[in-house]
Amino acid sequence: MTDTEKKELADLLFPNLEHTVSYYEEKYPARDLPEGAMVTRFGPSPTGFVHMGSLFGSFCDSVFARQSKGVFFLRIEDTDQKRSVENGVEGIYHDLDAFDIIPDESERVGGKYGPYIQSARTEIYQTYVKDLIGKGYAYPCFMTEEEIASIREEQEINKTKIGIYGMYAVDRDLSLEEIKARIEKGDEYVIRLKSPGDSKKEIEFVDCVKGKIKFPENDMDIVLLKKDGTPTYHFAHAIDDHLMHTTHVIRGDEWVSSIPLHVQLFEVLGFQRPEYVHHAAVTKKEGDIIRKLSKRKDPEAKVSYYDEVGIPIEAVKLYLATILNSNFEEWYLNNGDKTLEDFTFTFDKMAIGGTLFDLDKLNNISKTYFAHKSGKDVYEETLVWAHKHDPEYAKLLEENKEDMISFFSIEKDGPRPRKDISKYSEVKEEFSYAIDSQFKEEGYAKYDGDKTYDVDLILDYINNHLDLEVDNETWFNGIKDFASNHGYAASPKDYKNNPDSYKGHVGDICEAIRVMITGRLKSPDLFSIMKILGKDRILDRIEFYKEKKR
RNA sequence: GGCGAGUUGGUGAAGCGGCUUAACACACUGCCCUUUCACGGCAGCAUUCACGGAUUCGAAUUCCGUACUCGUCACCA
Repeated sequence: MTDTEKKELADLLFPNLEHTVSYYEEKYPARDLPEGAMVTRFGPSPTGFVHMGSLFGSFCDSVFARQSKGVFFLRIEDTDQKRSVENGVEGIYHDLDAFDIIPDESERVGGKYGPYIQSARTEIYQTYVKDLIGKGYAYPCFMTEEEIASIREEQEINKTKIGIYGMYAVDRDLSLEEIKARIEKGDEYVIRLKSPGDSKKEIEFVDCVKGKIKFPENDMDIVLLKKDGTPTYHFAHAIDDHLMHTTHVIRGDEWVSSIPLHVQLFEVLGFQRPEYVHHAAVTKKEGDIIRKLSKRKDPEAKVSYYDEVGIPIEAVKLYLATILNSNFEEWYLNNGDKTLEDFTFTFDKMAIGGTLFDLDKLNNISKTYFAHKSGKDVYEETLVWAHKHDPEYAKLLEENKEDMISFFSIEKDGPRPRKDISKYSEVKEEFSYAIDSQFKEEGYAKYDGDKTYDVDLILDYINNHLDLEVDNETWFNGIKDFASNHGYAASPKDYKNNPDSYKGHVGDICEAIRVMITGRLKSPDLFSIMKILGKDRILDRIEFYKEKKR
């Protein structure tokens, strides 16, 4: 085909395009950003809710853009109608909001490089395809699905590479007359790339995390525009990321095999190629099998899971940060006063292989998160969570606000705060002794020992010896005195050395009190609990114990 | 099957030719501290880096081969 024929073909196929390539090039000029600023994007298709894997991706996007003073934008990739799900776009915004991963530009907040939804960019794609046809880099292909399937079969039998390329790309050199005739006949067609590649040649490519990779050149005539005129992912990627001036394409490593294609696309289109950052998939071990986290099988793959079970978003982000950069965890441990925002993430500390999703570790991170929160913060955050997931408990929390804050504050001061809960949902059970009604209702169900305690002795102590106004040390000395006056050793060591000369030791007395007023063998600092409860409620609970255990 | 990547303990991993008889963290176990629990401290948990060969005075680290795992090969992204 001559150059004029190519032009004629282009006009024939796309007669009604309003603009030309240069119009768009001018409309979307280079971004005015400081040196080194990264422009990243998250490009989900609206298939429903965000998957942990994509959340991880968008987290990377936002982190790298933010720390380089660049731009992070959201582009909805909805070129495939079949994949779209009702409210899918809403779901994406919702989950991103929940994690406080907020794009600088999107269909919702706007931006100069929109539209940020691919279904609204059809004209743009077609304009560029038309240009490509005019230059002889693309052509209409009339092959039917059946024809393609039979080629595939043949290729499988011959054990040759599968796809439309070389001799299999039968429509690649159709004459203008033939094309015209088939269009007149009403034959449907797609637009394919006329690949200039040679699979015997090698290209070398440098990925930001995987490093150097060698590939054969692409020689596949992949489709650019589908029968319905919408672009394939590959083509849309090239056009959009060029026009939106993405500097770093951060995506899952299931895309690395498309690199030769993408490199070629940028070349053919005359675009400057962005950097690629292919991150490993978030995986899960099931028995001996390691697989990608699955939305269907794994509850933790759904972003909404964390809200449901009550793991704080911040904790999840901290966990994402630890899998994003292998050196983050140690840094964070050694810089207790710093936040995630203070850390500088790098590509070379990203995992190359898959990252196993470790719920144990997440739990631990979450525990530490709670430990560092003040009692007041724990109260407020738990209340918010309870309002949503356990309204009855929310009511209890509100009715007992002052007490609850005090209980949540026990052993929270000092450099090594108490660690006990990892989820909002655990608070109710963990602090069941804090609320009178809950305590009564529970009875002594949480007590798993079989001892009976000397109620009169404890009553004597509470009534005649307990002073709630002193500090912890004074109190403890007091209870030690009480112990030795009643035949108990003042310290467990004394008891251990001479078990026969004592009835027991202070610990036993503390244990008795603990069981009577909290209903369990394990609790935070006893004296702090007694102080919050006050003498009347302590006596009340001992009476309750008496009744229950009689 | 072609192409590409990966393979270090129960788990996540550090490691980039000698400082590694393999960091750190999670989990687990034991001890210590201690009124219980938690916290914290100490110790244990890979004599060895999938396997085989090569290069080197020296390899978890470089090269080659084998095995296994994963990804991809759509008018899906």
